[in-house]
Amino acid sequence: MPAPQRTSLDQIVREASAILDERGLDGLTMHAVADAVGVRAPSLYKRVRDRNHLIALVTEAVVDALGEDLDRAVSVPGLAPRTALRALADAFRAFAHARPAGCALIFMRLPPAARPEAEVLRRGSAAVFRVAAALAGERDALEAARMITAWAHGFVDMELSGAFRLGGDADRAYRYGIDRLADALTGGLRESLTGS
Amino acid sequence: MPAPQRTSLDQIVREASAILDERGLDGLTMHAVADAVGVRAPSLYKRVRDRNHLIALVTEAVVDALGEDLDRAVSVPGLAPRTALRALADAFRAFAHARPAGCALIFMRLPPAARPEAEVLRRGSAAVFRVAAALAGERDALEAARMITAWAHGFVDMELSGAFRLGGDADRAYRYGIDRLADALTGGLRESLTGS
DNA sequence: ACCTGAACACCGTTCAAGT
DNA sequence: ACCTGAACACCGTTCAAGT
Repeated sequence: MPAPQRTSLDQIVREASAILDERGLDGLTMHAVADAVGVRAPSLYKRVRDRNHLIALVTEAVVDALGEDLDRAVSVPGLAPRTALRALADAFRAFAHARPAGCALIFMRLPPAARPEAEVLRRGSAAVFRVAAALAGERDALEAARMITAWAHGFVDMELSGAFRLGGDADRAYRYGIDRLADALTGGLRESLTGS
Repeated sequence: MPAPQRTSLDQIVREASAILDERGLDGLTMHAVADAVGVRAPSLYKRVRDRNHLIALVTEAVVDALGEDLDRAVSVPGLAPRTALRALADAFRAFAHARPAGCALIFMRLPPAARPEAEVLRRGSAAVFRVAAALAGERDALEAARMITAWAHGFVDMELSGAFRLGGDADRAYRYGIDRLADALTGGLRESLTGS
Protein backbone atom coordinates (compact mmCIF):
# COMPACT_ATOMS: atom_id res chain seq x y z
CA MET A 1 0.00 0.00 0.00
CA PRO A 2 1.79 3.12 -1.18
CA ALA A 3 1.84 5.98 1.34
CA PRO A 4 0.74 9.40 0.07
CA GLN A 5 3.37 12.11 -0.42
CA ARG A 6 3.22 14.66 2.38
CA THR A 7 5.65 17.15 0.91
CA SER A 8 7.60 18.00 -2.23
CA LEU A 9 11.10 19.10 -3.18
CA ASP A 10 9.72 22.56 -3.99
CA GLN A 11 8.16 22.95 -0.57
CA ILE A 12 11.32 21.71 1.12
CA VAL A 13 13.49 24.27 -0.69
CA ARG A 14 10.96 27.03 -0.02
CA GLU A 15 10.76 26.34 3.71
CA ALA A 16 14.53 25.85 3.92
CA SER A 17 15.05 29.28 2.34
CA ALA A 18 12.71 30.86 4.87
CA ILE A 19 14.53 29.16 7.75
CA LEU A 20 17.88 30.30 6.37
CA ASP A 21 16.69 33.92 6.29
CA GLU A 22 15.25 33.74 9.80
CA ARG A 23 17.80 31.64 11.67
CA GLY A 24 20.95 31.61 9.53
CA LEU A 25 22.88 28.66 8.12
CA ASP A 26 23.41 27.09 11.54
CA GLY A 27 19.66 27.17 12.09
CA LEU A 28 19.08 25.36 8.81
CA THR A 29 18.94 21.88 10.34
CA MET A 30 17.26 18.87 8.81
CA HIS A 31 15.01 18.72 11.86
CA ALA A 32 13.91 22.35 11.42
CA VAL A 33 13.14 21.82 7.73
CA ALA A 34 11.28 18.58 8.42
CA ASP A 35 9.23 20.34 11.09
CA ALA A 36 8.33 23.16 8.68
CA VAL A 37 7.12 20.83 5.94
CA GLY A 38 5.37 18.45 8.33
CA VAL A 39 7.43 15.28 8.18
CA ARG A 40 10.17 13.65 10.24
CA ALA A 41 13.80 14.37 9.41
CA PRO A 42 14.57 10.96 7.84
CA SER A 43 11.85 11.50 5.24
CA LEU A 44 13.75 14.44 3.76
CA TYR A 45 16.32 11.98 2.45
CA LYS A 46 13.72 10.75 -0.05
CA ARG A 47 13.99 14.14 -1.87
CA VAL A 48 17.50 15.43 -1.13
CA ARG A 49 20.74 13.46 -1.03
CA ASP A 50 21.91 15.10 2.19
CA ARG A 51 22.15 18.51 3.89
CA ASN A 52 24.81 19.74 1.45
CA HIS A 53 22.52 18.98 -1.47
CA LEU A 54 19.75 20.94 0.23
CA ILE A 55 22.13 23.86 0.77
CA ALA A 56 23.02 23.78 -2.93
CA LEU A 57 19.33 23.91 -3.90
CA VAL A 58 18.68 26.81 -1.51
CA THR A 59 21.72 28.64 -2.89
CA GLU A 60 20.39 28.23 -6.42
CA ALA A 61 17.06 29.71 -5.33
CA VAL A 62 18.89 32.67 -3.79
CA VAL A 63 20.95 33.21 -6.95
CA ASP A 64 17.75 33.17 -9.03
CA ALA A 65 16.09 35.75 -6.77
CA LEU A 66 19.16 37.99 -6.81
CA GLY A 67 19.45 37.67 -10.58
CA GLU A 68 15.85 38.82 -10.96
CA ASP A 69 16.49 41.86 -8.75
CA LEU A 70 19.60 42.79 -10.73
CA ASP A 71 17.82 42.32 -14.06
CA ARG A 72 14.97 44.56 -12.93
CA ALA A 73 17.42 47.23 -11.71
CA VAL A 74 19.16 47.60 -15.07
CA SER A 75 16.14 47.02 -17.32
CA VAL A 76 15.42 50.73 -17.66
CA PRO A 77 15.41 51.95 -21.28
CA GLY A 78 18.11 54.47 -22.13
CA LEU A 79 20.15 53.86 -18.99
CA ALA A 80 23.69 55.24 -19.27
CA PRO A 81 26.43 52.68 -18.36
CA ARG A 82 27.54 54.63 -15.29
CA THR A 83 23.97 54.97 -14.05
CA ALA A 84 23.41 51.28 -14.73
CA LEU A 85 26.41 50.39 -12.58
CA ARG A 86 24.98 52.48 -9.73
CA ALA A 87 21.60 50.79 -10.05
CA LEU A 88 23.23 47.36 -10.19
CA ALA A 89 25.42 47.98 -7.14
CA ASP A 90 22.56 49.47 -5.12
CA ALA A 91 20.28 46.52 -5.95
CA PHE A 92 22.97 44.07 -4.91
CA ARG A 93 23.59 45.81 -1.60
CA ALA A 94 19.87 46.06 -0.88
CA PHE A 95 19.49 42.33 -1.52
CA ALA A 96 22.45 41.53 0.73
CA HIS A 97 21.01 43.64 3.55
CA ALA A 98 17.56 42.09 3.14
CA ARG A 99 18.82 38.50 2.98
CA PRO A 100 22.31 38.47 4.49
CA ALA A 101 22.47 34.74 5.18
CA GLY A 102 21.26 33.88 1.68
CA CYS A 103 23.67 36.29 0.03
CA ALA A 104 26.57 34.91 2.07
CA LEU A 105 25.73 31.45 0.77
CA ILE A 106 26.44 32.46 -2.82
CA PHE A 107 30.13 33.04 -2.21
CA MET A 108 30.62 30.77 0.78
CA ARG A 109 33.34 28.16 0.51
CA LEU A 110 31.48 24.95 1.03
CA PRO A 111 32.09 21.39 -0.12
CA PRO A 112 31.43 20.97 -3.87
CA ALA A 113 28.25 19.05 -3.03
CA ALA A 114 26.85 22.22 -1.44
CA ARG A 115 27.65 24.49 -4.42
CA PRO A 116 25.08 25.48 -7.03
CA GLU A 117 25.20 24.43 -10.68
CA ALA A 118 27.44 26.60 -12.88
CA GLU A 119 24.51 27.27 -15.23
CA VAL A 120 22.53 28.85 -12.39
CA LEU A 121 25.45 31.14 -11.56
CA ARG A 122 25.74 32.14 -15.21
CA ARG A 123 22.06 33.02 -15.44
CA GLY A 124 22.18 34.99 -12.17
CA SER A 125 25.10 37.13 -13.31
CA ALA A 126 23.76 38.03 -16.76
CA ALA A 127 22.93 41.61 -15.73
CA VAL A 128 26.44 42.14 -14.38
CA PHE A 129 27.91 41.02 -17.70
CA ARG A 130 25.71 43.41 -19.65
CA VAL A 131 26.72 46.39 -17.52
CA ALA A 132 30.37 45.32 -17.58
CA ALA A 133 30.37 45.11 -21.37
CA ALA A 134 28.73 48.53 -21.65
CA LEU A 135 31.40 50.06 -19.41
CA ALA A 136 34.58 48.28 -20.45
CA GLY A 137 33.77 46.93 -23.90
CA GLU A 138 33.07 43.39 -25.07
CA ARG A 139 36.76 42.46 -25.04
CA ASP A 140 37.21 43.09 -21.30
CA ALA A 141 33.64 42.24 -20.27
CA LEU A 142 34.54 39.07 -18.38
CA GLU A 143 37.34 40.68 -16.35
CA ALA A 144 35.23 43.79 -15.73
CA ALA A 145 32.25 41.73 -14.55
CA ARG A 146 34.49 39.86 -12.14
CA MET A 147 35.92 43.09 -10.82
CA ILE A 148 32.46 44.54 -10.19
CA THR A 149 31.26 41.35 -8.54
CA ALA A 150 34.40 40.94 -6.43
CA TRP A 151 34.26 44.50 -5.16
CA ALA A 152 30.53 44.54 -4.39
CA HIS A 153 30.63 41.16 -2.69
CA GLY A 154 33.77 42.03 -0.77
CA PHE A 155 32.35 45.35 0.38
CA VAL A 156 29.09 43.91 1.64
CA ASP A 157 30.94 41.01 3.28
CA MET A 158 33.12 43.46 5.16
CA GLU A 159 30.16 45.60 6.07
CA LEU A 160 28.12 42.70 7.44
CA SER A 161 31.04 40.94 9.10
CA GLY A 162 31.80 44.01 11.19
CA ALA A 163 35.06 45.01 9.47
CA PHE A 164 33.81 48.61 9.36
CA ARG A 165 33.99 49.08 13.11
CA LEU A 166 36.94 51.36 12.53
CA GLY A 167 34.60 54.24 11.77
CA GLY A 168 33.57 56.12 8.67
CA ASP A 169 30.34 56.08 6.71
CA ALA A 170 29.57 52.84 4.85
CA ASP A 171 27.14 54.58 2.49
CA ARG A 172 29.78 57.10 1.53
CA ALA A 173 32.43 54.41 1.04
CA TYR A 174 30.06 52.44 -1.19
CA ARG A 175 29.28 55.47 -3.33
CA TYR A 176 32.99 56.23 -3.54
CA GLY A 177 33.64 52.66 -4.69
CA ILE A 178 30.94 52.73 -7.37
CA ASP A 179 32.23 55.96 -8.88
CA ARG A 180 35.86 54.83 -8.78
CA LEU A 181 34.83 51.53 -10.35
CA ALA A 182 33.06 53.34 -13.18
CA ASP A 183 36.19 55.44 -13.71
CA ALA A 184 38.41 52.38 -13.65
CA LEU A 185 36.43 50.28 -16.11
CA THR A 186 36.19 53.08 -18.66
CA GLY A 187 39.78 54.13 -17.92
CA GLY A 188 41.43 51.86 -20.45
CA LEU A 189 39.84 53.87 -23.27
CA ARG A 190 40.69 57.25 -21.77
CA GLU A 191 44.30 56.19 -21.22
CA SER A 192 44.68 55.05 -24.82
CA LEU A 193 43.41 58.45 -25.95
CA THR A 194 45.56 60.60 -23.67
CA GLY A 195 48.55 58.32 -23.85
CA SER A 196 49.17 58.61 -20.11
CA MET B 1 46.59 19.63 46.08
CA PRO B 2 46.75 21.86 42.99
CA ALA B 3 47.06 19.96 39.71
CA PRO B 4 49.85 21.06 37.34
CA GLN B 5 48.93 22.91 34.16
CA ARG B 6 49.18 20.64 31.14
CA THR B 7 48.64 23.28 28.48
CA SER B 8 48.43 27.02 27.94
CA LEU B 9 46.26 29.47 26.02
CA ASP B 10 49.14 30.03 23.61
CA GLN B 11 49.48 26.34 22.84
CA ILE B 12 45.72 25.99 22.41
CA VAL B 13 45.57 28.84 19.88
CA ARG B 14 48.64 27.51 18.06
CA GLU B 15 47.25 23.99 17.72
CA ALA B 16 43.80 25.32 16.84
CA SER B 17 45.33 27.37 14.01
CA ALA B 18 47.10 24.29 12.68
CA ILE B 19 43.89 22.26 12.81
CA LEU B 20 42.01 25.05 11.03
CA ASP B 21 44.56 25.04 8.21
CA GLU B 22 44.50 21.26 7.88
CA ARG B 23 40.84 20.41 8.39
CA GLY B 24 38.91 23.64 7.95
CA LEU B 25 36.51 25.38 10.34
CA ASP B 26 34.25 22.33 10.63
CA GLY B 27 37.26 20.27 11.67
CA LEU B 28 38.10 22.77 14.40
CA THR B 29 36.24 20.93 17.16
CA MET B 30 36.91 21.24 20.87
CA HIS B 31 37.73 17.55 20.92
CA ALA B 32 40.32 17.89 18.14
CA VAL B 33 41.99 20.83 19.88
CA ALA B 34 41.97 19.05 23.23
CA ASP B 35 43.55 15.99 21.61
CA ALA B 36 46.29 18.12 20.03
CA VAL B 37 47.26 19.81 23.30
CA GLY B 38 46.94 16.64 25.36
CA VAL B 39 43.94 17.28 27.58
CA ARG B 40 40.24 16.37 27.55
CA ALA B 41 37.76 18.71 25.92
CA PRO B 42 36.21 20.06 29.17
CA SER B 43 39.63 21.31 30.31
CA LEU B 44 39.74 23.79 27.42
CA TYR B 45 36.99 25.78 29.13
CA LYS B 46 39.51 26.78 31.82
CA ARG B 47 41.33 28.92 29.17
CA VAL B 48 38.64 29.89 26.63
CA ARG B 49 35.06 30.93 27.29
CA ASP B 50 33.66 28.71 24.53
CA ARG B 51 34.32 27.68 20.91
CA ASN B 52 33.42 31.13 19.56
CA HIS B 53 36.02 32.72 21.82
CA LEU B 54 38.60 30.25 20.52
CA ILE B 55 37.64 31.12 16.93
CA ALA B 56 38.10 34.81 17.72
CA LEU B 57 41.59 34.14 19.11
CA VAL B 58 42.54 32.06 16.06
CA THR B 59 41.22 34.80 13.78
CA GLU B 60 43.36 37.36 15.57
CA ALA B 61 46.42 35.15 15.06
CA VAL B 62 45.60 34.90 11.34
CA VAL B 63 45.15 38.67 11.04
CA ASP B 64 48.53 39.19 12.72
CA ALA B 65 50.24 36.77 10.35
CA LEU B 66 48.60 38.36 7.30
CA GLY B 67 49.50 41.83 8.53
CA GLU B 68 53.16 40.82 8.81
CA ASP B 69 53.14 39.45 5.24
CA LEU B 70 51.57 42.64 3.92
CA ASP B 71 53.99 44.85 5.84
CA ARG B 72 56.96 42.91 4.48
CA ALA B 73 55.59 43.15 0.92
CA VAL B 74 55.40 46.95 0.93
CA SER B 75 58.45 47.65 3.09
CA VAL B 76 60.72 48.12 0.08
CA PRO B 77 62.45 51.53 -0.01
CA GLY B 78 61.52 53.74 -2.96
CA LEU B 79 58.49 51.66 -3.95
CA ALA B 80 56.16 53.57 -6.31
CA PRO B 81 52.51 53.60 -5.17
CA ARG B 82 51.33 51.53 -8.13
CA THR B 83 54.07 48.95 -7.60
CA ALA B 84 53.24 48.88 -3.89
CA LEU B 85 49.60 48.09 -4.69
CA ARG B 86 50.73 45.19 -6.89
CA ALA B 87 52.99 43.84 -4.15
CA LEU B 88 50.23 44.23 -1.57
CA ALA B 89 47.63 42.48 -3.69
CA ASP B 90 49.96 39.64 -4.63
CA ALA B 91 50.95 39.09 -1.00
CA PHE B 92 47.30 38.97 0.03
CA ARG B 93 46.39 36.47 -2.66
CA ALA B 94 49.39 34.29 -1.84
CA PHE B 95 48.38 34.26 1.83
CA ALA B 96 44.79 33.37 0.93
CA HIS B 97 45.93 30.49 -1.25
CA ALA B 98 48.33 29.22 1.39
CA ARG B 99 45.83 29.46 4.26
CA PRO B 100 42.35 29.56 2.69
CA ALA B 101 40.43 28.57 5.81
CA GLY B 102 42.26 31.11 7.95
CA CYS B 103 41.79 33.88 5.44
CA ALA B 104 38.10 33.09 5.12
CA LEU B 105 37.77 33.51 8.88
CA ILE B 106 38.82 37.16 8.73
CA PHE B 107 35.74 38.21 6.78
CA MET B 108 33.37 35.47 7.85
CA ARG B 109 30.07 36.54 9.34
CA LEU B 110 30.12 34.93 12.73
CA PRO B 111 28.51 35.79 16.06
CA PRO B 112 30.16 38.86 17.68
CA ALA B 113 31.75 36.52 20.24
CA ALA B 114 33.71 34.88 17.42
CA ARG B 115 35.00 38.16 15.93
CA PRO B 116 38.46 39.54 16.62
CA GLU B 117 39.14 42.76 18.54
CA ALA B 118 38.91 45.94 16.45
CA GLU B 119 42.45 46.90 17.47
CA VAL B 120 43.83 43.70 15.94
CA LEU B 121 42.04 44.44 12.67
CA ARG B 122 43.44 47.97 12.69
CA ARG B 123 46.99 46.76 13.18
CA GLY B 124 46.62 44.11 10.47
CA SER B 125 45.44 46.60 7.89
CA ALA B 126 48.11 49.25 8.47
CA ALA B 127 49.96 48.40 5.24
CA VAL B 128 46.75 48.72 3.21
CA PHE B 129 46.16 52.19 4.64
CA ARG B 130 49.65 53.32 3.78
CA VAL B 131 49.32 52.17 0.16
CA ALA B 132 45.82 53.62 -0.09
CA ALA B 133 47.02 57.02 1.15
CA ALA B 134 49.92 57.01 -1.31
CA LEU B 135 47.55 56.29 -4.20
CA ALA B 136 44.44 58.32 -3.36
CA GLY B 137 45.75 60.93 -0.92
CA GLU B 138 45.23 61.27 2.82
CA ARG B 139 41.73 62.67 2.43
CA ASP B 140 40.36 59.56 0.67
CA ALA B 141 42.69 57.04 2.34
CA LEU B 142 39.96 55.32 4.38
CA GLU B 143 37.60 54.86 1.43
CA ALA B 144 40.45 53.80 -0.83
CA ALA B 145 41.72 51.25 1.68
CA ARG B 146 38.24 49.79 1.95
CA MET B 147 37.94 49.60 -1.82
CA ILE B 148 41.26 47.76 -2.13
CA THR B 149 40.38 45.38 0.70
CA ALA B 150 36.86 44.74 -0.57
CA TRP B 151 38.03 43.97 -4.10
CA ALA B 152 40.95 41.73 -3.09
CA HIS B 153 38.88 39.82 -0.54
CA GLY B 154 35.95 39.49 -2.91
CA PHE B 155 38.14 38.29 -5.75
CA VAL B 156 39.87 35.61 -3.69
CA ASP B 157 36.56 34.57 -2.16
CA MET B 158 35.09 34.06 -5.60
CA GLU B 159 38.18 32.26 -6.79
CA LEU B 160 38.23 29.83 -3.88
CA SER B 161 34.47 29.35 -3.73
CA GLY B 162 34.42 28.16 -7.33
CA ALA B 163 32.65 31.17 -8.84
CA PHE B 164 35.25 31.19 -11.64
CA ARG B 165 34.03 27.95 -13.16
CA LEU B 166 32.67 29.98 -16.05
CA GLY B 167 36.11 30.05 -17.65
CA GLY B 168 38.81 32.64 -18.12
CA ASP B 169 42.18 33.05 -16.47
CA ALA B 170 42.10 34.00 -12.79
CA ASP B 171 45.68 35.34 -12.88
CA ARG B 172 44.83 37.60 -15.80
CA ALA B 173 41.64 38.82 -14.11
CA TYR B 174 43.56 39.60 -10.92
CA ARG B 175 46.21 41.58 -12.79
CA TYR B 176 43.45 43.40 -14.68
CA GLY B 177 41.80 44.27 -11.36
CA ILE B 178 45.00 45.56 -9.77
CA ASP B 179 45.78 47.85 -12.69
CA ARG B 180 42.22 49.14 -12.93
CA LEU B 181 42.22 49.73 -9.18
CA ALA B 182 45.42 51.76 -9.42
CA ASP B 183 43.82 53.80 -12.23
CA ALA B 184 40.67 54.28 -10.22
CA LEU B 185 42.28 55.43 -7.00
CA THR B 186 44.49 57.98 -8.74
CA GLY B 187 41.63 58.92 -11.11
CA GLY B 188 40.16 61.62 -8.87
CA LEU B 189 43.25 63.74 -9.41
CA ARG B 190 43.36 63.17 -13.17
CA GLU B 191 39.68 64.04 -13.50
CA SER B 192 40.08 67.27 -11.60
CA LEU B 193 42.90 68.21 -13.97
CA THR B 194 41.15 67.31 -17.22
CA GLY B 195 37.73 68.47 -16.05
CA SER B 196 36.00 65.37 -17.44
C1' DA C 1 6.16 3.92 -2.32
C1' DC C 2 6.59 6.72 1.32
C1' DC C 3 7.03 7.52 6.24
C1' DT C 4 8.68 6.60 10.93
C1' DG C 5 11.07 5.34 15.49
C1' DA C 6 15.15 3.80 17.01
C1' DA C 7 19.83 3.86 16.77
C1' DC C 8 24.66 5.49 15.82
C1' DA C 9 28.45 8.50 15.84
C1' DC C 10 29.26 12.87 16.59
C1' DC C 11 28.92 17.87 18.40
C1' DG C 12 29.41 21.86 22.49
C1' DT C 13 28.96 22.47 27.15
C1' DT C 14 28.22 21.70 32.24
C1' DC C 15 29.37 19.87 36.61
C1' DA C 16 30.23 16.98 40.43
C1' DA C 17 34.00 14.27 41.72
C1' DG C 18 38.78 13.34 41.83
C1' DT C 19 43.88 14.67 42.82
C1' DA D 1 43.80 24.85 41.12
C1' DC D 2 43.38 22.08 37.48
C1' DC D 3 41.69 17.96 35.26
C1' DT D 4 38.35 14.29 34.24
C1' DG D 5 34.27 11.06 33.33
C1' DA D 6 29.67 11.22 32.94
C1' DA D 7 25.82 13.40 31.39
C1' DC D 8 22.73 16.48 28.56
C1' DA D 9 20.78 18.42 24.57
C1' DC D 10 21.68 18.60 20.19
C1' DC D 11 23.40 17.38 15.25
C1' DG D 12 23.33 14.37 10.36
C1' DT D 13 22.40 10.04 8.70
C1' DT D 14 21.00 5.06 8.24
C1' DC D 15 17.79 1.40 8.29
C1' DA D 16 14.57 -2.04 9.57
C1' DA D 17 9.83 -1.95 10.38
C1' DG D 18 5.34 -0.20 9.56
C1' DT D 19 1.30 1.23 6.35
